[in-house]
Amino acid sequence: MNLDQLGAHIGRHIILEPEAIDFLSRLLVEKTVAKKDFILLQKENCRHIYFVNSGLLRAFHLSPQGKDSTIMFATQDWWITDMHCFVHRIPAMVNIQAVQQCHLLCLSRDNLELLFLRLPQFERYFRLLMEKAYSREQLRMINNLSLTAKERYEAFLKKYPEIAKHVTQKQIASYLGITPEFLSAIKAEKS
Amino acid sequence: MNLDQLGAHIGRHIILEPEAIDFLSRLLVEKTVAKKDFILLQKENCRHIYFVNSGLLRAFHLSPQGKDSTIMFATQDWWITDMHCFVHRIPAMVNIQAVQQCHLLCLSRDNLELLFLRLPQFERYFRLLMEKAYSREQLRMINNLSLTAKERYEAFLKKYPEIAKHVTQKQIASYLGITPEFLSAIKAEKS
DNA sequence: TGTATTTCTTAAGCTATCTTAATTTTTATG
DNA sequence: CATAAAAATTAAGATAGCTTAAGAAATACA
Repeated sequence: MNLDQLGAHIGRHIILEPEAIDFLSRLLVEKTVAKKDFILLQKENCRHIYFVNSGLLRAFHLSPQGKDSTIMFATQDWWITDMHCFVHRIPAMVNIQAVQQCHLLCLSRDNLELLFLRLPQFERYFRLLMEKAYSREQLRMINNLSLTAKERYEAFLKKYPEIAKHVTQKQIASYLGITPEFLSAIKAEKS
Repeated sequence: MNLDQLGAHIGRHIILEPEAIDFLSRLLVEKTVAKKDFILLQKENCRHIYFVNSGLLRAFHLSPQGKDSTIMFATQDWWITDMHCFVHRIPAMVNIQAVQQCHLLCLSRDNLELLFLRLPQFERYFRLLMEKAYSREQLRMINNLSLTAKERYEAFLKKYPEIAKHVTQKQIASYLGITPEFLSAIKAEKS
């Protein structure tokens, strides 16, 4: 199992003894998923959280009317799950699909709890992750409430230039909360 | 200092020895704020996080064009700050204002770090809080992207009936991302 | 490499939501 | 209690963003 990425990521947040990585490695399952594969489907029980070693995934909600809303993209060094469902143990509200082939490390909720019990310093690591995730969402909410579609598009390109390169405009539009046709119109405008 | 509320809240998340509460109490500052008082202003340095003993606050962003966007309301047992600024040590993006008179417990970033060093079980408490905050924001984002204004309004009333009773429609509209006039029109519609 | 599929673009007409402004109702304050 | 200030309502006209549909471009895959 390749823990270089994850080990380095954790090491950027907490001090890590080699035995800790060793214990952690026994709780993880390596997983390769092909482009377009799903690692979570709406209404399923969401029991896992995934660390992205490489590749790119998209989490999106499909409304009863079939509207596609992108909740997040996850690329190298991100953790991804349906956090609301993972935490509250309710059926998933989002689908998570590979945009490209991905190498993932998969951690079950039970194993995460074992990790916290055995190595409490991981509480700090996940606290820091959750703080960042929360503050990122808060910032996104401010943008969504206060900016026009065009401004949100420009902010997205600036914040996630690498992701923008690898996803379709349809997917970007779905992240911004607009239709792909309207995004196309925005791009066509003279700035 | 009245720690009943906070003590009970923490106790619902982690096991708490009396000495822990005692140590914590020395890191907190009690604060009473009158209706309309601000505990944070946009562009200020955001050094504190507040626990709400009683009362109700509103965090909102003012755009350069003067558009008011409500980021969150906080009532009894909530923690509130500008998490993005608090975490990233950048100037605040939101104002936090008392909607009613509030009794708060104020914790500085430095004291929070002391708390984590001295009583690492608080890492778990804050991890759980941040998980919930993140998943709440994720759910709000799904709603904002996939629902109409009317549906968002109904979801808000259902999720936060007590808050809805105590804030103005202007403030609810600002939370929903619509104008007060349009909220008024929505309410006037025959359901 | 050719064909099917998906994505992107363009454009016309439509709808949700906004803006402005005037009026009424509610709330705050001297 | 009276008056001022803020909030809520209503309505008309404006616009951002949507829908539909068709063609062009890019991508996937046989």
